[in-house]
Amino acid sequence: MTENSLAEEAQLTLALRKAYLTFHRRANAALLSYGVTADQYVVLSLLRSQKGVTQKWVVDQTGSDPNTVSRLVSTLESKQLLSRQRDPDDGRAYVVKLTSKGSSLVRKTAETAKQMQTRLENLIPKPERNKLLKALQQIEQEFRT
Amino acid sequence: MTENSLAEEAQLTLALRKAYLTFHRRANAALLSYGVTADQYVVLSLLRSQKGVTQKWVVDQTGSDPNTVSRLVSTLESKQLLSRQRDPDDGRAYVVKLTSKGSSLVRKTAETAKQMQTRLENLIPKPERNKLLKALQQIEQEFRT
DNA sequence: GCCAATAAGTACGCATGCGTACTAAAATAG
DNA sequence: CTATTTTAGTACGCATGCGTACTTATTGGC
Repeated sequence: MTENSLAEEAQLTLALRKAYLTFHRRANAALLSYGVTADQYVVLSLLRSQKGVTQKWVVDQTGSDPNTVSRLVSTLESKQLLSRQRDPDDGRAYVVKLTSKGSSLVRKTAETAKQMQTRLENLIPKPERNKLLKALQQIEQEFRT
Repeated sequence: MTENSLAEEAQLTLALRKAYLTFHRRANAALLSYGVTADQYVVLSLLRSQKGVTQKWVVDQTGSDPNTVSRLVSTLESKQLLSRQRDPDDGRAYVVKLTSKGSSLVRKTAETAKQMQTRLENLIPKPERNKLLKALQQIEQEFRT
């Protein structure tokens, strides 16, 4: 087909890259008016319906590294969207949870975020969608340290 | 299933995020010893088998924004991995192409990069793989400005 | 109980993502 | 042909990604 076998193999990785970057850019734009970035929203929305979790848990859920989560949590704390206190069961860890202000923001942004997600889901019909989800999860599994 | 419908809808976006970040992290680590980042490699590999393209073309291919490509190209130029000169047909544009040093580096890294890509591809059997590719391309299409 | 190995989190530095605002050149309307 | 609009690329600033090196607390081997 193409004159370039390397490019053909790169298709999937390039497509993954472009899909993520493009979606992320849009998500950022959509959330901008609420005063949070897409990445900040990811953290906040994960804390929804959690009574209190460690940063390590956030690291696992988001796929970011501990450093990034540390900075993100710090930012969100200074915005008073979440609170952080030492884990009584583990002196190294912190327990983070949404403040009322944080919960409120998540509720307010829920509609916007849901629209983005629904728009993404509607691109792929139901049975295929599950396969896409599985494939992405496999990729994460495979390359996780 | 879960007590949280929002989390369920977020699954796909979270999976996309984690798949990309995790793969990207690994790719970076694999290319580190060659002195280039994964993103730098993406640009260089795209220039392979191109006689000369504009930065706009690189923007379209990578999914990054013009700003990022500008900086990336500048970095690669200072590393003498690519050359940049004004497009004779368009005084606004630049024509970028690999230098011999750049071509050499792409050749040297080809094996490593290919291994990463093959490892990704092997996760998903052939017919499913094409659907995954299509789905990712659809996502990019849908959210592209 | 003690000590080495692990684990949670942070500080720092550099690369990238990208919005905004800008310059200069090309395309288009009239 | 001129004026407006669009387009290629850049400068700047801030948020994120993440490797490395570090501190402090926990765990596991003995």
